[in-house]
Amino acid sequence: MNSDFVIAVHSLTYLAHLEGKLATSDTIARSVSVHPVRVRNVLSLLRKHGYIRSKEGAGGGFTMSRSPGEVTLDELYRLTSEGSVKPKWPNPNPQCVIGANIESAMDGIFTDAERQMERYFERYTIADVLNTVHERASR
Amino acid sequence: MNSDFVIAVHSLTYLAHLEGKLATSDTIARSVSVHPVRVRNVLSLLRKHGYIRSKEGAGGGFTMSRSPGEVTLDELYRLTSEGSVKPKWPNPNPQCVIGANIESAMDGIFTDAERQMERYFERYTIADVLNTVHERASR
DNA sequence: TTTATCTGTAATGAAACATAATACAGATTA
DNA sequence: TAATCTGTATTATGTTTCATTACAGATAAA
Repeated sequence: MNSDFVIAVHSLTYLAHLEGKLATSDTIARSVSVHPVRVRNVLSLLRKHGYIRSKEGAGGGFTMSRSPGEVTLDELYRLTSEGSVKPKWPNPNPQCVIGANIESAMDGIFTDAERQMERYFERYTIADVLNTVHERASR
Repeated sequence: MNSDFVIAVHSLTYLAHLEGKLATSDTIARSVSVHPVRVRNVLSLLRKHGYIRSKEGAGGGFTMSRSPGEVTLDELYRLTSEGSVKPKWPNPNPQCVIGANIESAMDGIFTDAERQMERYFERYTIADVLNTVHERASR
């Protein structure tokens, strides 16, 4: 699994928490503990898909453009990490009965595994994550 | 996901196909298209957990010691790739409400995601994979 | 009993990948 | 006009994965 997924979820949760106020890539990066450029790159992707708006220049930053309750982790997974369930491995030997056919066999299994995981991530929204964070914070 | 999982599945499928005959790490490696030492390392793990038997020396090799229909992919996943669903990422900032609590929140989500994937892999046995391979071979 | 062939495993090297860091153009505000 | 941001390309650095080398120990066959 790509850690961009985690950065995307964290950033959106952060923005949801701010309820419309702008946050700079620097502020978000400090919360996530990664380099600001990396945050900008991930958020750039989210912007292109309409999840956030960005404002350049002094006093600029990022803000959510969708309701946190409507953004599922599934969407973010597909955006950042699609195909990550299936590991990479060399093409097996096509001259061998097993080698020639196991790849497509395993492919089907991995594809279904990923599909199921996506369905699992559909259950969670950014609002859910934010709620969980708040619950844990108030203990 | 660790590609050792794929090597384990491929190797066992190969051995199941041989129905008791010995195969060397070299032969298996040629089918999988990886280095023989890597095959030996993965099979060494499988041996320690009772899935196969190995015989050293000239004329030696590997053979299955369990019925292919009883070995589920789930067991092999856990043996080779447990924990691979959750990506690695730096510890978020503990001074931030979000940073301090999102890790454990996401942790729970990833743990459940993995548990579900394991349950999915329980559906498939090495015999199933071998059958699929044979089906595809006879088209 | 010697030689060839295997496994078992450690250790080193190379390639691939992920991430950080640097740099700078363009936008925006004050 | 200076300061502050995003956007993005490019270049390092670090990490992980994988292949390779090396060699001890086991076994079979000549």
